[in-house]
Amino acid sequence: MEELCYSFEEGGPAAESLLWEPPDPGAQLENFLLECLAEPSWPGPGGDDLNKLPAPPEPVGQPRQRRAANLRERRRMLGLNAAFEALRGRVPTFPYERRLSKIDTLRLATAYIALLGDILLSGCHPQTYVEQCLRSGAPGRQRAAWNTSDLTARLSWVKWD
DNA sequence: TAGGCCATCTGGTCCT
DNA sequence: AGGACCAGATGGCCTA
Repeated sequence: MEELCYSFEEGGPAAESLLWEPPDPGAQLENFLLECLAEPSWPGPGGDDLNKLPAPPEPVGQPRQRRAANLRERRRMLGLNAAFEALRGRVPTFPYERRLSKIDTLRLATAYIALLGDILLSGCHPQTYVEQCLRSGAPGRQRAAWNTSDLTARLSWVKWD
């Protein structure tokens, strides 16, 4: 698990270096499809800057079906990444936080969904419920499924209204 | 420099 | 047959 707790005190990482600007998944997909129609240069695999992901040049002699399958696979993965971006935008994060990895996004989302379910069942105001749980634990439970340090650390930054 | 994360390629499997 | 999905392999980038 990636380091999830960041120090915002003096001496910690600069806030600008932690600030993550979410890309626009729709624009990425559109750019990708436009690039596929053009004949771009290919920087090679690796890296996570999706803006540098034009279609690769077609290797001489590579079967047409294999090229088409590669293209479909890249397009599919772009769709998958767009879904991850959307999910990242829905889970609670610190004001200045690195971009969540895919695995952290899934774990955090799982815990967050469990929390929201508990809040619905409780009928309480979300903030009241969370504060009570953080003080004395979830009512009637040993330990709520969502009560992980990853999520609870971020809950203090959630605006419930 | 090692480890984490990620994009891409590739071959296999399943479905329409 | 062709497309969607999946998992393994590979290599690049970044950070501690």
